[in-house]
Amino acid sequence: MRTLSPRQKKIIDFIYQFVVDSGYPPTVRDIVNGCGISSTSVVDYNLKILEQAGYLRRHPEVSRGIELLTLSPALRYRVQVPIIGQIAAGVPIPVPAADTWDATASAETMEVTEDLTRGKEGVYALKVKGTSMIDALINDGDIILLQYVNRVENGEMAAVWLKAEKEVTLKKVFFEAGRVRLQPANSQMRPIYTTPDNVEIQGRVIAVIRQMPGH
Amino acid sequence: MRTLSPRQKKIIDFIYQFVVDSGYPPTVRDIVNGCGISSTSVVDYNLKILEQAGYLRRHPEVSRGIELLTLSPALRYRVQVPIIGQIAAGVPIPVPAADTWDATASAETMEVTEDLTRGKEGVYALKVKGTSMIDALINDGDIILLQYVNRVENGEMAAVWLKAEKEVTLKKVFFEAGRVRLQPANSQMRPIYTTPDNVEIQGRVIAVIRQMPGH
DNA sequence: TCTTTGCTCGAACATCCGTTCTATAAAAGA
DNA sequence: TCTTTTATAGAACGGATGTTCGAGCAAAGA
Repeated sequence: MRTLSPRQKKIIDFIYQFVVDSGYPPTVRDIVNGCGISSTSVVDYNLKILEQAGYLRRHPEVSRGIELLTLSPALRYRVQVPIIGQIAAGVPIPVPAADTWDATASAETMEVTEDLTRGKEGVYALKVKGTSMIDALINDGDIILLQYVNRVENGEMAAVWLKAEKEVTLKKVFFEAGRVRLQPANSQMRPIYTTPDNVEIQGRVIAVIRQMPGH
Repeated sequence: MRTLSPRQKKIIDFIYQFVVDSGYPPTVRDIVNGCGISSTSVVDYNLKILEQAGYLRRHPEVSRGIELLTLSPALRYRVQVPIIGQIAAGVPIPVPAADTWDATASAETMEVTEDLTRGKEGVYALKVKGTSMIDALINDGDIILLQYVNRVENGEMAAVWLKAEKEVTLKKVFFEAGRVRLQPANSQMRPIYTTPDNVEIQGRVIAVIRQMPGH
């Protein structure tokens, strides 16, 4: 794929700004005026290229039928994240059941903007019970956004089940030679070392949300 | 104001669904077909009522110029919070200037759902710089949502400027007889006591958002 | 040099679409 | 009963709008 011409970049920027300002997409002639182009056919020509390149979708014969696919976070839709349970020190975190994936089916949901989940699949939320995760700078009542994965990259924050200790903990995980280093988010605290077969990754921590009580 | 007729409810629901599905608003004739109405003038008639009632905004002479103001829960209640600066230990937090209130004017904004701000006015965000607020379970890089107030209720978490120490700190504030108790969020840590004239409330902490670095 | 390709321009066409006008009818008020 | 209000319906006007066509032009390739 070729790189976009300045004119095409300008068209995309204009469409985005127009949608934000107006609440509906521009017409071809709006783009003509907004981008200083002298003919509608030029816009049509470039829109076809942009559609081909995957930047937008056009709906034929439909006025203002331009759908921006690469929207800025400000316009992306929000995500309903199901709060499927709690997370505490001595209990494995609940495994998301198939029916709780549908946010509407879950008892409680949390609504977040998509720039938090960054479009990830399989994101769910847990409510923190107790103060056992203070070393991860996570307090009682905080809400943790997790992605359901079994493996994480080095340095990522994960919900880790320690089999021997029968304990779940939130740490940055580093797989090192023959051992696993679990590093608290609080840099003032010491890491924990354990064996690879003692750790079970239960999810990747996407975000932490702490809401202060009451008005 | 009268209650909406079933037909008007249906029109609003249809417009919402149409926007979600298509990415652009419907035409009057789309509504005619989608709601089983037999004339465009009926739609126009009801749209005028709905605009009068504040449910939507119409842009005259503009095709698909319907802007839904009271969107369904999935699209409603989204707030752009301006990120007006940073918060660090030794620096007073920046005072929101008049021109930064407008989220679009601010350099950087953060989008949150309204259940976080709970409809509060004057909410802005600060990015935490440094690890000086670890005792408040707040880490470097976290984002703090603050409400611009000069006074807080007992027990509320606030951004406090300690004049003598020339330091800003985040603590639960308790006004007691002749003194002020500043209680860290981390219940394992000891409170700080100071005099009332040494504290300056700079804002009420609404929420803390921590986003894990990238994927 | 001739051809091809990428891009732009102006004009025109057929349809789309917001708006308005008139008419009808049921319900409410006087 | 007569009038007003509310709601719906059909039709038409005129401008808006997506699309297409023919043409020009500069750069690249053969």
